[in-house]
Amino acid sequence: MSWTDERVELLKKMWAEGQSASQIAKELGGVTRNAVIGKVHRLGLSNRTTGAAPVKAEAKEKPIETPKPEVAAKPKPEPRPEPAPRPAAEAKPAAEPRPMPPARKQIIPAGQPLPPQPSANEISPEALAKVSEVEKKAKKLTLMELTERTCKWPVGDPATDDFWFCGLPTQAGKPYCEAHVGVAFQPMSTRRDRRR
DNA sequence: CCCTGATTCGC
DNA sequence: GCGAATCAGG
Repeated sequence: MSWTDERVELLKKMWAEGQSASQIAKELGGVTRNAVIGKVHRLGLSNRTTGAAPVKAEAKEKPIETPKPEVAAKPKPEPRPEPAPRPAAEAKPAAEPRPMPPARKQIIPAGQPLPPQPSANEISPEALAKVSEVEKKAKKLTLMELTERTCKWPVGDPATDDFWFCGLPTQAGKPYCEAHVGVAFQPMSTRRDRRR
């Protein structure tokens, strides 16, 4: 595979979106993340992230430095021509405040809230808020891009174009990332006040 | 161990 | 220019 214009474009796009090199590599196919990173550097679009601290300190072997007894008034260690750090895509109000994981449609006809249920389901508002927030940082992977350790929480409508999986790293052998685990499993709680 | 990006250097 | 190997973290 070679870096055709299209491939480079996709690379730029995804990189700008904050996708990781490995994800971009998978998407492109035929290249490794190293190739992607290499290309990114060659293209000159490397450092992302607003407050990137370029001062990495390179203690390489440099017994002799460029003998340039010139210029030393203003080193200017802060060269950041990056005015817009986050494009922020589009502002989606909140079409689906509750994704509901393994899809549990309301079995209840209507009218009743749904309190008389053994599976007391009251997800803390915190957890929900966390999920909403995490969705912004989600990797938005496609079905094929999911791995054993990427969050498999679905977002959006599968029948729509904007359907994707969270993709953030799973917390620990679980199928979801931390935030989504929070709302996915929580059956054994809530009714803590047994014996009453 | 999983993952990141950064750099080097032979091709 | 390319990218595997390597490095340096999280």
